[in-house]
Amino acid sequence: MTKNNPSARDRIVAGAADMISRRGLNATSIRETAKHARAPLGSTYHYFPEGKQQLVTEAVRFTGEWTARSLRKELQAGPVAGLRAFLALWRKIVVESDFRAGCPVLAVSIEEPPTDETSAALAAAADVFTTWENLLADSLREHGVEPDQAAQLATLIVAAVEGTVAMCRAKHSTQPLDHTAEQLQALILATIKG
Amino acid sequence: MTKNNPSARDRIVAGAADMISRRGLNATSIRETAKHARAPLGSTYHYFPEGKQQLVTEAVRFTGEWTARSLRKELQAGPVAGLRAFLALWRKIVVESDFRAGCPVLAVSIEEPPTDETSAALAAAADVFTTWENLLADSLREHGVEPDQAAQLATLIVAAVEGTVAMCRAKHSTQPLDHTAEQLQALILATIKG
DNA sequence: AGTAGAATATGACAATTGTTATAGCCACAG
DNA sequence: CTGTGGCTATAACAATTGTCATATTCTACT
Repeated sequence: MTKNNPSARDRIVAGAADMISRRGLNATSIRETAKHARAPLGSTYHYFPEGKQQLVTEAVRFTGEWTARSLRKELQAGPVAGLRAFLALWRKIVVESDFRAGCPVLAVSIEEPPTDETSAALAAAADVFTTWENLLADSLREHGVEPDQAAQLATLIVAAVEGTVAMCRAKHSTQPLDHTAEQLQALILATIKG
Repeated sequence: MTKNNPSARDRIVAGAADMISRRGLNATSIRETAKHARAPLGSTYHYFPEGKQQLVTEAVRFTGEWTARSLRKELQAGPVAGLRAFLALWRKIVVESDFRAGCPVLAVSIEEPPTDETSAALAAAADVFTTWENLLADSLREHGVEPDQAAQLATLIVAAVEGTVAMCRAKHSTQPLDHTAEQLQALILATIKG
């Protein structure tokens, strides 16, 4: 069998995503992710033979898919509902971690890989952002927004939410999220009706 | 004399800001910042007796003030001009670094300090964000925007730009910046006139 | 029961980290 | 000339890093 106990591997990935979202990419060590997932260090290199790069890449994809699932589901009730779910998702992470956790995809995006090679993790982060943008853009188009407008607005939403989460962490306050929520919601409504 | 050669100290701070903006907080070592600034390691601890925490805090403040100066100047020509300058500033950094550098303030915001103590660097990052927001909000108010609206929109602008810069790095493309620029500019114009 | 292969345990490797200590240099004051 | 103090050089420290190698346990199928 290739995977006897899938939950062990998954626990490592989810734990890595959580740790990256708190301490950043480089401060997240394989040893601590293993400890955090109650898995032995030896197992980590068994599950992820390509090492940290592979683990990080999977952690990014994991977060991306987990978020995309929620977004896809809530967008069925329209773009504003999708936005609200997106915001609520990150607000929950920020608040429940006492402003210590954020988005691991963002964290991976802003830490240059030590080597000059193109990083698989960075490419995964780009894919995740694009996926989120496309989900939002498609929903906007379904509600009558011009294709170009929809793509632009979708980018703005993703970027603003990511930036806002980081600002909340720095300020130890959810006020930035409140501000951004209000502005984005009004903007979506205006764009749909316009 | 307290400072014989001020440029040495300043070079270390500016270099630290640059390195943090590329590799993140934890991957930026004192040794390498010293090397990057052509300053000896011993000098770094001479100039920054409180160690890395102090150096990082000053790097954040340095970036904050440097950006605020540009913002303050360009905002004299109105909020849209200010936005354009703000975007151009970060676009330059992203493009000229070949998508390897971003905003050090954001980087510091998303890396939890190892200790549980409240980090001086994180507080500095919060201050910088607030400063930028206030500059934008004041300009919006001067152009007839309601105070609450102005604060909300200012938060959105800062958050969106920070998030967009990170997305550009992941995607190795300036398209996110183009999208965000278009949307934010239209939003400011609509808000002023509305 | 026996055995292949997955999973774990353990230890080592060179490299790098923040920080401190100690000694030396060099300019300028008296 | 003497020496005071800002700056530099160098070495060392314990801790941690990613990674690899090896040995051992466990699991599942024949």
